Amino acid sequence: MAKGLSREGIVAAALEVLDAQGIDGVTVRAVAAQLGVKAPALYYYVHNKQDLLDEMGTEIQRRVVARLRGRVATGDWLDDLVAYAGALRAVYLEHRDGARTFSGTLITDPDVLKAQEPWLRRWVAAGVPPAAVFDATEMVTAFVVGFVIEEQERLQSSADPSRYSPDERDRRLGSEVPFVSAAGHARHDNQTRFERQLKTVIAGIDRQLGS
Amino acid sequence: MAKGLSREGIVAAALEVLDAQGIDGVTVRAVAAQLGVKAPALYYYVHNKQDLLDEMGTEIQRRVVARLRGRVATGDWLDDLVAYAGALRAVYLEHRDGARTFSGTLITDPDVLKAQEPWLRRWVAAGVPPAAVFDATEMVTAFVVGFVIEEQERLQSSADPSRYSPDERDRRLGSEVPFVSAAGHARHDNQTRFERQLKTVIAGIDRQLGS
DNA sequence: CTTCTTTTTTAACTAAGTTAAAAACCGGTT
DNA sequence: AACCGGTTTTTAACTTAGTTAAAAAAGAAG
Repeated sequence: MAKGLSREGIVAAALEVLDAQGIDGVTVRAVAAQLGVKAPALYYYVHNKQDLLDEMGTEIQRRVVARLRGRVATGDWLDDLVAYAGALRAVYLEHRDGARTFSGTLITDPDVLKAQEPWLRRWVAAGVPPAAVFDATEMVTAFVVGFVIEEQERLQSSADPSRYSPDERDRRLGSEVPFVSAAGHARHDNQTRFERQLKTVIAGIDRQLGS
Repeated sequence: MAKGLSREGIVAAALEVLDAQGIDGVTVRAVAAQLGVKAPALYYYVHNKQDLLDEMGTEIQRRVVARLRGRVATGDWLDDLVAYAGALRAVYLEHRDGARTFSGTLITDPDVLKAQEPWLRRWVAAGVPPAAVFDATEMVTAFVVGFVIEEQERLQSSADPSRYSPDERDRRLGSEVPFVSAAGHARHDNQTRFERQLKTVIAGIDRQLGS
C-alpha cells in the first residue's frame, strides 16, 4: 500500500499486524511500516493508540453483525442466539488474541447497537419478556468471551510448549491427581466442545423460560 | 516497606499498584517505588515483567482456592459450582481489570490444580460422569470470566463517563431503537444479575444431566 | 578487619507513544 | 510556468518503560 492513507486503511493494517505478530506486535511504528509510512503519519488520522484500538474493536463488531446479516431465521429465537454465539466466536478466532483484545468493547458503536434492534424486536414480539432477552444475550456473550479467551490462550501457547501442553502439565502435577490430569486430556475438538457447551447454556435459558 | 525484598512482597506490591493505578500503571518502576527501591532491584527476584504478571495471576488463583477451602459442602455438586463461580468473581472484583488481566491464566500452578482434585473426586463419586464435570467447570469459568470482564469494563469507565453511561449512550443511539435502549437501562444490580444468570447456566447443566 | 556472597543502585541502551516543526505534495490561480 | 494555500508526511526529538551490566553497598563468616 503506497500513500493515500485513511482511517480504514490504518485499521486494516493494524489487524494484519495483529494477526502476524500478536497484540504485542501492534505498535504504531509497525502499523505504519505495514503501510509504507513513518509512524507520526498515522496521528493525522488517529488521535492516539487507544483510538486505533477502539476503532479496531468497532471493526470487529461490524464483522459480527455482517456475519449475521443475510442469515435466514428459523423463527426460533434460541436458534438466533446460537447463530450469534457462533458468529462472535468465529470473528474472535480470526485474529490472534481476538477475544482478549476485543471483549468488553462490544457496546460502543451506535450502528452496531442499532443492528441488534430487529432481533430484539422479533424476540419480544414472539412473546419473550424483554428482561429475559437481555439476560440471554448477556449470558451468551459472556460465555463466548470466556470460552474463546481460554481457547486462544491455549492456541498461542503452542508456540511456548512448556505451558499448557498436557504432557508437560502431567509431569508437574505428579500422579496423585487422576481426575485433574484426565481433565487436561479430555479437551478434544474445540468446535465440538463449543457447540456442546453452548447447547447447555441455551438449555438453561430455555428452561428458565419455562418452556 | 523498607528493604528485605522477596518475590511475595513484590507480587503484593504489584497488586497494590494494580488496584491504585489500573493495569497500565503496573510498571516495574512503579512497583519498585511502592517498595521504596529502584527498578532493577526487582530483577534479582523476578526474571522479567511477564514473570511478575504470571506470579500475580498465580496469587489470584491461590486466593480463589483459599476462599473455597473451609466452606461446608452441601453435598450437591451444583452448589459447589455456584460457590466456585462466586469465589472466582469475588477475587476478580478485588482488583482493577482483574478478570481481563488474570483470565486464561487459571491453569498453571500445580498446587492450585491439585486443589481441584477433591472436588472432582467428590463429584465423580456422586455419580456424575467425568466428562460432564469437566464441561461444567469450564462453562462456569467461561461465564464468570466473560461476565466480570464486562462488569469491570463498565465500572472503570465511570471515570470516563462519555462511554457506557446510559444517557450518553441514548443520545448517540437516537430514539428509533427502544429495545436496545431499554437494554442499556435494565442493568440494575450486578450481584443480583450475576446470581440470576449463573442460576440459568447451572440450570442448563442440571438439565443436560437429565435430572 | 578482611573476604566472599548477596542484594541494591547507577548508568545506560533500546523500543515505543507522542508532539512540534519542517518538508513535501497537490490543486487551483495568475 | 511559477506561485499559493491547504493537506499530508517526514524529521527530529522528548518521555516513559523494560531491561542489562557493572559498580557500590550491605551482610555474614572466618
